[in-house]
Amino acid sequence: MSDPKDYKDTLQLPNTSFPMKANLRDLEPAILEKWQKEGTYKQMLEASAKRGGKPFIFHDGPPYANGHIHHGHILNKVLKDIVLKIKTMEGYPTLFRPGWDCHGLPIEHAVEKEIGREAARSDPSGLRKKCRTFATKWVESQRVEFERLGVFGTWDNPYLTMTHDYEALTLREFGKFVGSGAVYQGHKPVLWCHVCETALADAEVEYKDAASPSIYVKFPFRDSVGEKVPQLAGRSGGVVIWTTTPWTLPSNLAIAFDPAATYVAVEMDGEALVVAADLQEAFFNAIGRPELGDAEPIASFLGETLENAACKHPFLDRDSLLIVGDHVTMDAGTGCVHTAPGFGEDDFIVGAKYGLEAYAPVNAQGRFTNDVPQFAGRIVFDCDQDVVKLLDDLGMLLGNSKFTHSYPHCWRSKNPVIFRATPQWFISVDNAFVPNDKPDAKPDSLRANALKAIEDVQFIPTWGRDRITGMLKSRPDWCISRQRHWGVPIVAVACQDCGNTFTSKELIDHVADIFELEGADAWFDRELKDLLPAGLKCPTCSSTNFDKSRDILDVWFDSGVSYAAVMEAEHGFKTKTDLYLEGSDQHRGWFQSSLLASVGTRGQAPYEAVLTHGFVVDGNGRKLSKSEGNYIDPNKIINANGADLLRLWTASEDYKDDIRLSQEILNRLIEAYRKIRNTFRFMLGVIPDFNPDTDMVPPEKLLLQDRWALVRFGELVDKIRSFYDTYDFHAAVRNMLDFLVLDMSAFFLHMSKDRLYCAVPTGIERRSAQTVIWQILDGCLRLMAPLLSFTVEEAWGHFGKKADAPNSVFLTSLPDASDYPTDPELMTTMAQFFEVRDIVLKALEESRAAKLIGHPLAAAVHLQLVADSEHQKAVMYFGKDLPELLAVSRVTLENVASLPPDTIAVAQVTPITDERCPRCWNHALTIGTDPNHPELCARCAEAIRSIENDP
RNA sequence: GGGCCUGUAGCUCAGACGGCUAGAGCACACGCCUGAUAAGCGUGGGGUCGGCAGUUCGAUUCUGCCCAGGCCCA
Repeated sequence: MSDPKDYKDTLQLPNTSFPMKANLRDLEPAILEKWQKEGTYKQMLEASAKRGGKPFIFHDGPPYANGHIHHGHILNKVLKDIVLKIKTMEGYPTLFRPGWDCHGLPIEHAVEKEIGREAARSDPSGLRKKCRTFATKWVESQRVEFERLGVFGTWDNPYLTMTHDYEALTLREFGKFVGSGAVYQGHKPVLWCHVCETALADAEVEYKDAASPSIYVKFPFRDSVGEKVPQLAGRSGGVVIWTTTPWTLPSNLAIAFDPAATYVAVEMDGEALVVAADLQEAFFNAIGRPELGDAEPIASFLGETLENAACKHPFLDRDSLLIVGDHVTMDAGTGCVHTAPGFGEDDFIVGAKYGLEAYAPVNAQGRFTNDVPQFAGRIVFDCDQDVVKLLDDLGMLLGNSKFTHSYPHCWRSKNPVIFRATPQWFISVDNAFVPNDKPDAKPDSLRANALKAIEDVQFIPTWGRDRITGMLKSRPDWCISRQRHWGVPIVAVACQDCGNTFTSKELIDHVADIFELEGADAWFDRELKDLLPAGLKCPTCSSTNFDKSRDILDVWFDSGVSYAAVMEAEHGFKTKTDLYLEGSDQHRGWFQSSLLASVGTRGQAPYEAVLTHGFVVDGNGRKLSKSEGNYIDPNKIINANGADLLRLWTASEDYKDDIRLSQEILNRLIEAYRKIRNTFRFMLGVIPDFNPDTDMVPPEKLLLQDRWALVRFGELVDKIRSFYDTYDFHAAVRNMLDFLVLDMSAFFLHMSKDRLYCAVPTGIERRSAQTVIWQILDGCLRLMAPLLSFTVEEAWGHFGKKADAPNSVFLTSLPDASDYPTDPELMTTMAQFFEVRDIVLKALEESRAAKLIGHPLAAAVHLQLVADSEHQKAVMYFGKDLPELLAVSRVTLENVASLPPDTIAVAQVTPITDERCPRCWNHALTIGTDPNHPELCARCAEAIRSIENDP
């Protein structure tokens, strides 16, 4: 028995089937298959429901079904998955029904590219069918990609905004707005291509450099100017504007000033010219009169002074109102902005404040209408030079040059586009009305009601409220119509006899019934007469001859009513969702469209709480882009390291800010992952013979150091559970990692090895350690399951569970702090002991550096402590276990009267030259005390005997 | 240009009613171990707390401006 190798066989060395190398690429799909086959998510919900908690109502914001998923999707869905797993394992069953946004321009765009513009135009029904096929393909693709991440949900029953029932409901919700009087028809400038004769979305526009005329135009004063600015009373002259689109001048209705900026009137050739003070020099340079650049002004006044005065239009017989607006900048021009509300977004918005109409005397072909007799019938761009000439002839032109700038062009025809006011449908945010489903409410505006509803919503982080509030306060009416095909039609008809376009809730509800059965395709596929309720008459002229309206609803309306289509359908009418969780861009998007849709019809917010996360950026905080080369393909990460690495990434970073992704970050996470995995593996390895149903040591009989570990873990559980409550996952990960690295790996597990390997296998010393390791591992796995789902499920399969434990970790509950003992006195004492331990470790290191010792078991430590000091008591508290706690062979104590200032203890290390026990490698003083095993220490001799008796 | 947000060691994060030598884990260096081994343990170096002003006895922490970056608008 003298060969040490023989003794190795008598040790209880780590032994587990849980592999060190993860191989997640192959393993994760197998686990996924198991979850699918066993219906783990469904079982999880049932197990959770049995615990009796109230369901947590959670709603998936639908991604757009037109491409592979990217990091933003991953971040979002994994966060949602973490939430749903935590809530469900806390006993609040969380139904997660994933959804997709299926209608809309990008899909229509893609299909149109495929089939050609003419085919798309001539056959809207065919186009829609192809769009449906396209969306279906991507839904399926994304479904697979999302599931691969380990995200739980009813993937076999998602909601799609293009299903018949969803389309019917979308229309009905729109009908409620119509019924309450919130919907009106108006005009709005949209990007328009006169060659394609169609409105364009922002995405259909490309910017190219173009040379435009750059002209300065004088608008002569009316008397009202002199009334506002006495120095100008009775003077000739005018306000000077600058424009690069002379053809819009016939549509000029106003001139806008910056209310807070200083303007000056400067005399030139006997006339007073008004420009912004900051631009005086630039203006006079531009028109070739630099000597006036610093001329003393006749008058100086704030922009707001001129509000509501007027100038004369330079060549038409009407006035141009002087107004103020925040959009006026001093970048270029004169600070006096030519305003044509029919031809510009800013112009329209500021014009609306002054009751100016969106005057756009231009037809679909881009030609002036008869409203502008000078240019009627001509393409607007061709009139630029004539406008300039006319101005010149009239003496209104002050400067004329060429100006090259970035100008929007149509992506298809490549022609420059114009803004053009066209008829659109709007939901008013300022007109007071009563929500359809809350008839007893006081009439108020949608804006006011939405702002009020937001007050009761919890925002995580809290500044989300400020952000959405700011947007709500400044947003214009909701333009809900699009001149497109792939969407839910705005069910309305145009009277053939009087031209009146109208709709009503009754008409809409009638058509919605048809949609329920046939989908919105019915509007495109069927004759109008088959779609209308019997006896429909034009409210204006009582005619019964109608044409279909061809507009569709803004897709934001589709997804905005998902709370009704999905959550109310599932949980009952007027249910509020507990949590919406999306990227911070959704303050303008889904958070807001959902809010407006819900407040406008139900008079309440659709959600109790809104959680937002930032965007995924690269290691330098810059946005990811494939062309910049800083994009890491998520599939490569999954194939190389597993989806769990991406889950760990999601959970580790603070999503409140933008979250970074780089190879270095991934490398660090791989290290962290390995540490977690190895620690779990070690814990699994030292309890293979431990049966939790029969071998558990009761808490009061645990060794002190074991009891400490269990109490410590209880504290961790408490911390992590409260971090989960506040959705601070990264703090949970940090604490878990610190616990595993410091408390477990470096200290507790390290020092427990001697007992675990060498002690009597079934003795109290070993069982005590195994009891807490089992409990801590059990708790760690349950705590980490929502985060590292695959790895934990894998480990759970290798874990010696209780007989009645479920075979999936997701059917268990999260551990609770109350499951573990507390012991403040022990914790304080241990904290003091750790301070002494640090001193010992430092002394050991010095001895090692001096080549006095190698392995710490070859060292004896002599400790000097001040008698009756706290630290002396703490050390004494652990008594005979000190060598184990310090992982050395021998410890001797000496009480001294005093030590140098700020010194807790002094440690002296001496090498031990005596024989060491060949089994446990301790230089124990008890070697040879057992006559049957003279070379062994007493503890090992006993262990051998026990093994021989009970092999 | 505007609204909201962010900027602490190479990486991910703590922290501070304003006040001792600003912390942790990982990474790195050095060493130990070879009975967690494509592991484990120890020790150590490393930060002008984005920059500049201001308030204050004292600011990384408060205020202002600037720079860099993100989202949404214009």
